Amino acid sequence: MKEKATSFDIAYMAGVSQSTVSRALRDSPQVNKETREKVQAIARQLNYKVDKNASNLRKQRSSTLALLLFEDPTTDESLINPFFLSMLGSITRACAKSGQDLLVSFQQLSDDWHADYEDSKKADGIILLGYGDYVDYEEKLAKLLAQQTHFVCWGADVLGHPEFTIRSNNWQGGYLAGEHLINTGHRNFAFIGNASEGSPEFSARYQGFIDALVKAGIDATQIPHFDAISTESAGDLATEQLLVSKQAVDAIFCASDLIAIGVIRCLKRRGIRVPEEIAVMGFDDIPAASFASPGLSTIQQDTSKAGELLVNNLLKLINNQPITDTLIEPKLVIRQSCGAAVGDSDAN
Amino acid sequence: MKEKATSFDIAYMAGVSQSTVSRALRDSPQVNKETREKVQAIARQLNYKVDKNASNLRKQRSSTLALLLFEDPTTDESLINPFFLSMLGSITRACAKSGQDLLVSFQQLSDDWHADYEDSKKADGIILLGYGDYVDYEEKLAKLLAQQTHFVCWGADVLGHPEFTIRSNNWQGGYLAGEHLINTGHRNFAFIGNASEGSPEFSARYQGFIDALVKAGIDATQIPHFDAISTESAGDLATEQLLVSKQAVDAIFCASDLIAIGVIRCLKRRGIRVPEEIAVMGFDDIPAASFASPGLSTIQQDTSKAGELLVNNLLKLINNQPITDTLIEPKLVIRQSCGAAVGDSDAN
DNA sequence: CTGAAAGCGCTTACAG
DNA sequence: CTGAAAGCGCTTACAG
Repeated sequence: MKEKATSFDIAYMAGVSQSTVSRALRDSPQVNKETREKVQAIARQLNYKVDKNASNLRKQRSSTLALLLFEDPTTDESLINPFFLSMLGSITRACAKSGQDLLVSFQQLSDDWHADYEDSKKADGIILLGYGDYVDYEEKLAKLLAQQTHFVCWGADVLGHPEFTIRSNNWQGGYLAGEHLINTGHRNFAFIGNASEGSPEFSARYQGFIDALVKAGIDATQIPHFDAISTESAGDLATEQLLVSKQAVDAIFCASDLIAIGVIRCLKRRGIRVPEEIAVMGFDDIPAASFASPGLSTIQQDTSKAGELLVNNLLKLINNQPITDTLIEPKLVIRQSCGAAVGDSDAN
Repeated sequence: MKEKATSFDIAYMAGVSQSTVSRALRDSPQVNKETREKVQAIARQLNYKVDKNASNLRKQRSSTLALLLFEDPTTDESLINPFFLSMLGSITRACAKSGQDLLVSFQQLSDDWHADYEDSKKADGIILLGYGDYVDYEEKLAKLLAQQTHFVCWGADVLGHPEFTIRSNNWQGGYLAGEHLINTGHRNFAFIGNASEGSPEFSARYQGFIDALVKAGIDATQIPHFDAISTESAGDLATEQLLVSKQAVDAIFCASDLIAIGVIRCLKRRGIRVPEEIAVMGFDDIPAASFASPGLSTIQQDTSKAGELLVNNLLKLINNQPITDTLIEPKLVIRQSCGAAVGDSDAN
């Protein structure tokens, strides 16, 4: 029993041809019920499993999706952004649900990954996940496009192919954040996070935020803005800069929860009370947001839906089906870091 | 250029046989340098990639490892234990380093996963990761054993095959925790976490802890002990029970960080100051441990080393090499949740 | 409903 | 150093 059984072994035992075994195992309706059951029984008994390599080779299909996670090279080697970790979880679940296997790989932006997975037939398509400066991506995405690789990505713009991108309605999220900060009685705002063109997601959050302020009649031309990549320490550092600048601020909207946690840490260290003196609002709703003290009010991105959309849309791409749904609506999550609402209402 | 090139296309273009192409592409030394370079140049130009399905089928090797993550069915669907998430990260990295692909899958303990990945030739071996009640595993592990599947697992005992398991020295970790709690001036201890035989890891931590107390001359027969699975809410609940029991306690050792975070939350809600009135010690050193307030002192498990060991040992198993190294030494991480050390020393 | 045959794209003895 | 050939274990027209 050391040797694995093949479909020929089963055919021999069942007294049928190997092609019939193959059909029976795939529940083909053109196989006699009796024959099918006999074959399947023997297969079970022999603990037979179809050789994926052989069947993939023959079918020219792998039923496998590849997930490429880009790490911001600036962050700590060992830490993965918790938001992506949670995406990973939902993608894995979505794959299982659609009968796909999932190949996972981390990549530095510098790696030469383009066109590896699908070209080597290891996967039928690729899911790209990554924060950071999207400008660096463009070249790689263009190559994938040129090679007609099937792929979808989170957040990043694919020129000429908006349907390849799945993302949260970041503008809407920023808007909700602005509203909440206003509803909790704040008037002097700051924004922490990169809002350059290299960070389209953060920019959209910023814009939504500003638009909410403007809508409320606040002069948004003077909002202090400090850059930070999505890490605790960047948020901490940016807050130091903000404090040094001596601007009157009673509320900070952060482009991500990780930044917000760093902001809170800095504020606490400086003896500034959150939310009494300065309110802090995050974005993402990572698990740590609820562990933070005070609990971080934030904008939740529905990672579970995101994972499903990523997987399902990629599958549609592979099967030449049209893609329609690519936007995910964010949700306001109110905890303690922005203080009590004065006439606030939960979105949705 | 829609059709993918095969080794025959390259052979034709290079004016050599297909076998020579195959050899040249794998840097075989028996191929003339000139020929090899010509072939490789053409392959690059055509963006050729070896078809993994074909080569795996022929070689009967997939260069792929499968990671099976068991979820405790009792915990929230959408959340994965952050400790395992960090393991996932280091395993992925270790795989990349050894040129292996990684197939990731979540499993409920109830799923019928045994023998799927290797039998279907999708992976050469399996890495099992999971907390929870190991008694439930036994049957499955026995089956894997019977089918001669290559596998390693984290923490769980494999009867008769200790070399299949990689784990932290949990006893040592518990001992370090006990020492630290004593060194920070505490005398009345409690333990929160399952320490039954179904949780060998937690049990070992508990035992190390008790041994440290005994060593310090403390009567450890009366240590209150409350069960909790590894979640925040279980820790919170167990703390309520502890408080209701009215036992005099000034330090709680928790079997995991997640439990500890729940304990701290409960204590805070009850107006009990940490660490002034009750010190709290965790185990794992998940990212949230440093986000907690106060910062959680804990026992760090070296996930990066764990991931490497898991991957490397599995590879050894696959290649019939002996396995020697399976234990990982834990490390004390001092933050604020146990108060100031009076003559404490960092382990290692 | 079933079988014989071709072929997916490689790797690797075997022969030269 | 190179080539012709076999074969890994399937799936799927094709024929009956």
